Amino acid sequence: MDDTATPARARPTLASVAALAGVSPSTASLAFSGSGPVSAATRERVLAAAAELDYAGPDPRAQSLRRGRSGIIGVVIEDRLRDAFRDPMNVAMLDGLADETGSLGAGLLLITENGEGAASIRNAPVDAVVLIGCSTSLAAQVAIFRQRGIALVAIEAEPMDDVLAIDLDNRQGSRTLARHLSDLGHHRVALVTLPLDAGRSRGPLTETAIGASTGYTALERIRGVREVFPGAPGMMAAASSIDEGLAAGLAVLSEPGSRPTAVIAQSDLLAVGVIRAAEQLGLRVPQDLSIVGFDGVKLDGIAPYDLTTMVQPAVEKGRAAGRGVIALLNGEHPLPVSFVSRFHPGTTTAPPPAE
Amino acid sequence: MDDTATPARARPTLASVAALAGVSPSTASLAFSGSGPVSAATRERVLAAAAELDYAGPDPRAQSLRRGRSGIIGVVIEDRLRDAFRDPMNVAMLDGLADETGSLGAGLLLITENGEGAASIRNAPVDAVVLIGCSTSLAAQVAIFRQRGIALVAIEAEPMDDVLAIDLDNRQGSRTLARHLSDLGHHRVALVTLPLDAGRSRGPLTETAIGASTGYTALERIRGVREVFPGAPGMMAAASSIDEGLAAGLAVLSEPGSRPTAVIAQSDLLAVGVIRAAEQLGLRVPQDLSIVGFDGVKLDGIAPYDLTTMVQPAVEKGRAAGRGVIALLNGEHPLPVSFVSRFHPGTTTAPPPAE
DNA sequence: AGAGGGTATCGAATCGATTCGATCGAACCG
DNA sequence: CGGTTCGATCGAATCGATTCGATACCCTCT
Repeated sequence: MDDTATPARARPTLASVAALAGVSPSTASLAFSGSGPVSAATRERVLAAAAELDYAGPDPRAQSLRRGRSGIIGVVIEDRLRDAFRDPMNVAMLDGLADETGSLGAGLLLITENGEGAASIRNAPVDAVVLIGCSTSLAAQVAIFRQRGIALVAIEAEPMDDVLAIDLDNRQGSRTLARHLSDLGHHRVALVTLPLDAGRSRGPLTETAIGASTGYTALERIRGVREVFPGAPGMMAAASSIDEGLAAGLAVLSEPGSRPTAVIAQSDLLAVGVIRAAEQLGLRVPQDLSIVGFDGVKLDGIAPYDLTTMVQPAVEKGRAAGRGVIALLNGEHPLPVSFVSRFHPGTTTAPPPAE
Repeated sequence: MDDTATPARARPTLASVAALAGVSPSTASLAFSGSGPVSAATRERVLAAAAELDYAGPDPRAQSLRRGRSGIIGVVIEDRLRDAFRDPMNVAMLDGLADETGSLGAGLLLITENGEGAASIRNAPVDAVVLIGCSTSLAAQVAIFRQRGIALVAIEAEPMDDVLAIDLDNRQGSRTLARHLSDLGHHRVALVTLPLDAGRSRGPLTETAIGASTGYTALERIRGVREVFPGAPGMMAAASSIDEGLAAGLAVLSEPGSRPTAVIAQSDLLAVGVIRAAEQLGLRVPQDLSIVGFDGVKLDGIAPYDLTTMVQPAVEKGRAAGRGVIALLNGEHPLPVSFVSRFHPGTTTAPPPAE
C-alpha cells in the first residue's frame, strides 16, 4: 500500500506494533509472551496489528540480551566435522543431547576448535557448553568459558573444577575385554588405539606418545588393557574408522617376529578394519585371530560378524549431558554421572591357535 | 580482596572496565574492537583494567543486538540428527559449509524441524539459514524465515523466490546410470529410493507415494531413471543406510514373478545393502544382478566391490552454500549454483544373464 | 456512598555494547 | 603568531525487547 513511503525494508519492531495497536510497548510484550494479565480484546488487537505489519515476533537478539539467555547450547567438536561425525558414538551422543535440550529453545551450536575457532569460543552467545570428544587445548578452552561464566559439561574428560563430568567406565570395560582374552588363553595381544592427540597420525604405540597424549578415552582404554597385559604393543589409528582399522591392522599383523593371537581395537569401526586386514592376510577370525572392539555399534550389513565388544550407552550419555546442562542452568548442582558398558560376547574371539 | 562487598558473581561489563581504566565506555569499546583511533597507552590501560576485573570481552548478546548480526548460520535438519548424520553426504556438506563460513564468527546452529523445533525456527538468532536435505513443511519454514528477514540458501530443493539454490544434476545423473544399464541390455530394472517424505516408511514405490512426495532429490532421481525405464517399479527405503538397502533389496529381489536384472539404488549406502541382499539370496554381482548407486561414497573396507555410481561433489556443495551465505550477508546477489555428478564405472554392472 | 481489592495498562529503567558527531589539544604551516 | 587540521577521546543516542512498580479503573461489600 504505502510502500512508496518506506525507504527500504525496515523490519517492524514490537514498539511499532504497539503503536499501531494503540497500546504501550509493555502491554504488547505481555500480549506476545503470554505471561502477565492482558485482556483478550487487547491481545487480539496486538496480534492483528502484528499481522498487518508482518511482524515476525520478538527479535531473539534483543530477547537474549534482556533475558541474559540465548537458549543455545554450544558443542565443542574437534577440528573437522567430517572426522567427528564419522564416529557413530559422537552422532549418538549428539542425538541424545539434542533430544534432551530440545525444549530449551534455539538448538545446538557446533563450535569447532580449529585456528580461527578461538573466535567462536569467545564470541558464541551460548548459555552452556558441552565438551565432547575433545582433546586439544581443553584446559585453555575451559578457562575461557569459565571466565565468561558459561556452564560447562564434559563427556569423558579428565575431571576439572566447575565442569560437570559425564563419564564412561572405559578402563574397566577394556579390562573386561582383556580378561576375556586372557581367560581364553591369549598372551600375545596387540592394541589398535584411537587417536592419542590432536596430531592424529598413524604409527606405532610408543610410551612417548602415551605420555604426551591428551586423549582421555584412548588413554583410559589403554590403561584397562595394560592392567591385564602390561606391555601390550600396538598401533595408533588416525581416526575411528574402518579404513584406519584396516591400515593399523595390517601393520600390527604384519610385524616381523611373533604375530599376536588377538587384537584389541579401541572402537568397533577399527575392529571391523582389523577383521578386513585379517581376511586380506588369509587369517580366519576367530580361529587364527581373535578380535574385540568397543562401543557396540550396530554392524548389521557392514560385517558378517558378531563382534565381541563392550556396548556403551552413547545416546544416554548425550541425554545425561543434556539433563546436566538444564540442571546447571536452573542453578542446581547436579552430580557427575558415570555410565557403565556391558560386555557383549560375540563370535570373534576363541582360544588362540595351537603353536 | 573486596569480595565481601560483592553479593554474587556479577560479571564485569565494558562500562566497569572503562571506569576502572578512567576512560569512557566508547573509548573502551574502541580499544577492544581495534577499529578506530586509540592511543597505545590508552589501549593498554583498558586491557590492564580488563585483566584486573577478569573481563572476558564484550558480551556477544549485546553485540549481536547492536550490530544486528549474530555471526551464526542456521542449518535446518530433518528430525533426528542420527538419521541426518548417518548419510555421509550430509556430513560432507556440513563440513564444507563449516569450512567456508568459519570466518563469520560463531558457528553452525543445528535446527531440527521436529515438533517443538518450530520454536527454534522462530527464535534462533541466526543471520542466515541453509536448508539441507529437508522435506517437511519446507514452504512453511521458508515463509517464517523470509518474514524474519533471514537470508536463505537451499541445497537441492524446488526453486523458490528469495532462496539461493545450490543444486545437483540428480535427474541427469540418474538418467546416465539408467542409460548405462540400458546400453548393457537390461530391461527389467528396479529402484530402491531414498525416503520420499517425512513419514520415512519403507514400502513399495507407488504412484500415489510419488505424487505426495516432498523429497526433491529422490523425486529428481526417480524422474531421471524413468526417462529411460518409464515404468520401473521399486521400493522406498526409510533412510539412506545399509540396513535399509538390505531390507529393500530383499523385498525387490524376492518379489514373485520376474526378478529384475538390475537395481538402481538412490544412494551408495542403499546399494551396499542391496549387494548384501543379493549375496544372501545367492545372486552373484554383477553376473546375476547389476547394481548401481549414487553419491560416490568411499566404500573401501565396507564392501569388497567397486560400485558403479555417480560421484557428486558433496563437500563442494557445502562450500558453495557457505559462499552463497557470505555473499547474501554482504548484500550481494549471488547466482544459483548447479553441480554435476560424474559417472564412475565400477565393477558392479554387466550385461543381464541369459534368460 | 466510600473503602477495599483486584485487574488491565502504562512509564521508565535496564540489559551491554556500538557508533556518530562533537569537543578538546596539539602539532603544523605560512 | 594565528588559523587549520588531524588525532584522540567523550557524550549521548540506539539496537529491541522485558519487567518492576505505579496508576487508573471497575466492581463489590458494608
